[in-house]
Amino acid sequence: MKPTVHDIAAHAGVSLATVDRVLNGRAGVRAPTRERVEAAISALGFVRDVAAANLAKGRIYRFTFILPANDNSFMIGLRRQVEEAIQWAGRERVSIRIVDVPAFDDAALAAALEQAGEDAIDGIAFVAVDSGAVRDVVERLAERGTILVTLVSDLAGSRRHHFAGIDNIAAGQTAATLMCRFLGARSGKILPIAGSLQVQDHRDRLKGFSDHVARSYPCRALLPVVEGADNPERVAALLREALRHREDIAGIYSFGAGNRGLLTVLEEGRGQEAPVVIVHELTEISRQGLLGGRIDAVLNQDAGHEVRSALRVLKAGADGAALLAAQERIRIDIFLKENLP
Amino acid sequence: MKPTVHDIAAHAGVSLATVDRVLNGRAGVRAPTRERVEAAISALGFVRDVAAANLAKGRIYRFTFILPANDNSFMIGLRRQVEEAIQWAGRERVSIRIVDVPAFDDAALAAALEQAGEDAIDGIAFVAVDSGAVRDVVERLAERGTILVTLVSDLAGSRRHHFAGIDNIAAGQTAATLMCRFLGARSGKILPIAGSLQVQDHRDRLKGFSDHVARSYPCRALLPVVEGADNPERVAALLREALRHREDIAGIYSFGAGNRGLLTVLEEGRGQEAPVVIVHELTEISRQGLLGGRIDAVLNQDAGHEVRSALRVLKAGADGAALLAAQERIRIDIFLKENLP
DNA sequence: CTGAAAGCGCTTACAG
DNA sequence: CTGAAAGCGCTTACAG
Repeated sequence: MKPTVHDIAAHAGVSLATVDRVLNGRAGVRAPTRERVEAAISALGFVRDVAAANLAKGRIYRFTFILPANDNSFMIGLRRQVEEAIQWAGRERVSIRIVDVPAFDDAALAAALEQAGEDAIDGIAFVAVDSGAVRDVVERLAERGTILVTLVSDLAGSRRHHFAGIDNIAAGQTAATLMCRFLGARSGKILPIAGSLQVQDHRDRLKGFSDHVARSYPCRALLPVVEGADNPERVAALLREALRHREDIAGIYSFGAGNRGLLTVLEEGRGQEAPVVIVHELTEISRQGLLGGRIDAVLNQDAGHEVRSALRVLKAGADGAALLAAQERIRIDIFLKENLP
Repeated sequence: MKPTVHDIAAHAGVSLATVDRVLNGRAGVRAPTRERVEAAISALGFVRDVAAANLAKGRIYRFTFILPANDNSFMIGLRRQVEEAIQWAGRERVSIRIVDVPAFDDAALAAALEQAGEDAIDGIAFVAVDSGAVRDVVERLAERGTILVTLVSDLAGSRRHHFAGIDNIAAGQTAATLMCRFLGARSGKILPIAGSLQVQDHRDRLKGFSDHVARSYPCRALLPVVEGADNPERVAALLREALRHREDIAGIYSFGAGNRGLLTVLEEGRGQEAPVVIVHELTEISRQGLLGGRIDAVLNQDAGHEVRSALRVLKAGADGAALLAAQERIRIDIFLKENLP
């Protein structure tokens, strides 16, 4: 049988309370006593039953997810994943609260972080927007021991404990390789469509893409990037405009949201050979595009994985436990029509 | 506060023991009493604390993983994942045993299943080999309530509860699309290299690949498949032979193990344009091949995901709980040099 | 058919 | 600085 606190107490000749003090590193135990207990722990190979400890403590993990009130499919999906986690969490002594903030609003995010910090909770997951105000709060909360996890969009160089998201530079490079290999010998240029270059993710994707094309496929030219503001109508307008002015668009790399607009325009067709199209995030729209053959590949980050990973990291952080880095790495999924989940 | 069994007992005017009987569906409760308890449960919105229940019961989940004693990197990795899970399992009241069987030996597998079944355990995960004997044992164990999960290789049409693995037909189709798109206008044929066509996985991959090429890229010809027996030396010999006899090999799809042999031959170079190479399973070898540019894409199933998913399914099955199908679907990963984890 | 009491492994006031 | 006792939410013999 696995040893319990009783075995340790007996072996060390002390009471349960003392074993508990040593186990939890609480003060008020004389060094020799502490050593006897520690000796017993390692002699018997004791490992504490965390479930039992949590039961006794009435421990409830309190986490807050700060999510942008953004209406694109990806963010809606992310939110749904958090909501699903809330269901599950109820049975597992973890309580999750969702706090909404306007999208891309750093002041609002800073305020929300501040507020969440007031609530004396164990940890916060949030979609980062980079600014001095946000960095200040993060610094202060980290100092106070709150576990902070960035979700989808990182705040590199800050004291957040972990980033649950993908490497967007690598994602851009991946898109570049796929695009250029799919284009093969075909001539023509590539049109990059961003959501907003104010956001780190999009900047990274563009950088990864442009650099990789320049380095590995130097003959392939890129058109100037356009910003669709994650808005289908705007994306459609920009794309129509671009296609009217240029006959030589052979590829489109859309790395923001608003792909409904993209598909609308693509479906208008124009007699010419269809461009190679690569977009980000698997949504109902991009899935349809893939199945219908208008989209050639979708790069994806799995919102479910991100949320569950963030929760594991938050919990491990709250317990002061280590975590398997390999298990928490979020993959850059490549989906073709054939390997759609 | 969340209601506990005490609240239910008080509300229904019965003792804890009776609440427990109803909660666990045990016999010996008069219908009216049972109904009072059930009313209390739904009135208070009670959900049982599984951790506390397991503590009280001293419940330990007992699972057995039956793994082929196969020395290829993928199987070694799979085994390592199970071993890692064993570490974690100790703290979570689950006990996992690994049982080895010779690879591709259905009689041995049937015997191992039989034996594991004797041990009165909760569930078994196993890499299936298809045969009547295996199907018989599976049928019998399922009948007796043992939870059975196939791992990596399925036993379709049997009474196993779940398959933790990928859709290999879809994997073959995915390889076909990537191969033909990467080849583009380049002429030449594709050489398929199997491990063994005795195994369902490999047959499925070949079928998915061949059918998809025939359907979507009808001008592209396939050479007859060769079987490398998952053995690097044999793969190397077969490939050298093929390259000597044919000058027109433009693509290689290797969907078994033994890719060390493949890389050795590719590195010999031969002045001609290098073929497009797609292989299965991300291992140290295939990673090197990808980074070195000899391999163009790796299709992968994540052994860690498969093992952890199998465990979740086994546990849920043992608890009679439902599971999120979406969360348990194993992805067909596509790795290029750029999105390598 | 139903209940009182002890116990799972750990923690927490409270005394001393 | 240390310990005896009660309790977390649930289950299990044992009595009746």
